[in-house]
Amino acid sequence: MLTFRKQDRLRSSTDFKRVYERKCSVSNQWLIVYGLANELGHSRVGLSVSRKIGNAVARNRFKRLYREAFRATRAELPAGYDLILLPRSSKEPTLDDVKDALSTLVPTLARRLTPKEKS
RNA sequence: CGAGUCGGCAGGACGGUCGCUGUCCGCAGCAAUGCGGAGAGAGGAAAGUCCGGGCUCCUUCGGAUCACGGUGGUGGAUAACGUCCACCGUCCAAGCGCGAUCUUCGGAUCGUCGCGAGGAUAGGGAAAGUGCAACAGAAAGUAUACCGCCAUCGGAAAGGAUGAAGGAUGAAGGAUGAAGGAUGAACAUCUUGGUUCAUCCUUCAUCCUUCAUCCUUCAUCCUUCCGACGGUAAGGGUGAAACGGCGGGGUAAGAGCCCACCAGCAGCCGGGUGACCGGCUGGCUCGGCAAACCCCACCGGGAGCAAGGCCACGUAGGGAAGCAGGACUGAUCCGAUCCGUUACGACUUCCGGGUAGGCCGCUGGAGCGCCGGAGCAAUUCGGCGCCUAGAUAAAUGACCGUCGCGAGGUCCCUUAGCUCUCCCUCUCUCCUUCGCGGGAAAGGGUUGGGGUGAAGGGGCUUCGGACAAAACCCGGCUUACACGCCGGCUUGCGAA
RNA sequence: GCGGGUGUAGCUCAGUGGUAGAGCGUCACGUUGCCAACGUGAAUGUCGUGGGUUCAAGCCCCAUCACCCGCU
Repeated sequence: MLTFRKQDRLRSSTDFKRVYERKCSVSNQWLIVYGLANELGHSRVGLSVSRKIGNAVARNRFKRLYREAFRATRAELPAGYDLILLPRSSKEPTLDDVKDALSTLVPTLARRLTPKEKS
């Protein structure tokens, strides 16, 4: 199912702190993705768009794009991670740009997280 | 049809698929929640946070004075406002009128002039006080006196005028004298003649008078210069601004010193609820800035939904202070003083520590729409109908279809106009005929057809669609804004 | 949500309503064999923007824009 509900989001300050303190991120020209493994069996996503990106309309636009992209691509992504998405520039991407970014960035992030924890 | 300006309206429509957040119903579940269905889901500014309220809490909220902050024409509207409406005053002002000057008679230019569409306006008080005004200027505010103008006094020397005296020169006249000459008369006679007198003429001298010119002295007046003491504010020039303006009288020169008109002030009368307006009378004159301090009037207790309340979790139920004194403590400005009232012992405040999860507040309201009444309007009253977001790392998104709007491209249609051609008809000329008629050529009109075709309409296609998103809720203000629409005023072109 | 501040030359900042300044930097000249330093001189401003008050505004008032800071 292509859904995206409250329990699929990072919502508390402690959750955000935990992910940032793992200090593991990947990025391309559109996105920066921070990541951390969790034990829930599904992924959660947090969005952080600062005021430097633009006014409220522009920031909402970014967040909706990220949500929609995650909703569309989550079936193909590895599950069981807490992710935080940040914009790289104030230029607005298209939906396909964000989808491509997610489908390439999240697997590399997962690879970088898993072997380290095993070793 | 277009331009400018001011104001207002509006801020795409319908539908499908996949998602998100509430509400209601049903089912499952102890519950959390899940599934299905129905229905709802950003704005005119939601923005900036510049004002005003509701609501909530604060033992200090009541009253007075002070401080601080705000507001400022009048009347009304409103829960309230710094908002809105109407009106008043002031300023700007297209245009019109009036007057003056010029004129090529078309008009142009000017104005202490009048009216004035429309626009702007934080617009109480400057005779309560303090203060400010660079530069320039004599002087920048109880006016002063630089230049100038004027009176008086004194001085200087020069000039002018007048008068007097004296002198000189010249001219004219008169008088006297002398000389000479002429004429006449008388006398004398020795004389080629003489003497005397009178008159006239000429010359000279002297004196007098008059006139002219010059010189000297004196007096008076005028002009010029200097000084003193005054008068004056008309003029000069500076400035953003100079103690009413303009004209006439008046004066030594001037001045509201006097007069008319205008502006301003005061009083009275009339109109208006009022700001204010109009008229009359009076005595004659008291600048600007208060978005400088200030004065006056009015308003304001403070904090803010992270207000505030409840539940769960959790910690060291730890420490300090306070309780009838107007104390102490504390702080995002809960100001100071005085008076009054009043709560508290299971309380209040602070330090330290803990938790930062959920629920309520939380969306039905100064609400929206329609109709009718009152009012110039803002607004208000009555009736009927409607329910219209409630998120919280923060919901309204993605994809698509049909239509609509704007701009561009392209094709088609209609028509004014232009042009070509043919038919018909009219006018005129020529030929023929007795004439009717016929023929040729030119010009005009009209209908049909072909071409072109401004503007308009339609089809297809491409692109575009702003500014900006609730965060307790309302009333305003301000600012941003694509394509549009409507109205007031001014103006340009065209047509009637 | 509540409150405060700043904006002036390329940079850092002064600036009683009356001609916009200082330091550093820039440029030119001098000095030097050359450079630095030094000396002399010069240029440089929509005072964030738009209105208003005033004779006159960088300064006063209003609105607005951008940036910074504090509290909860």
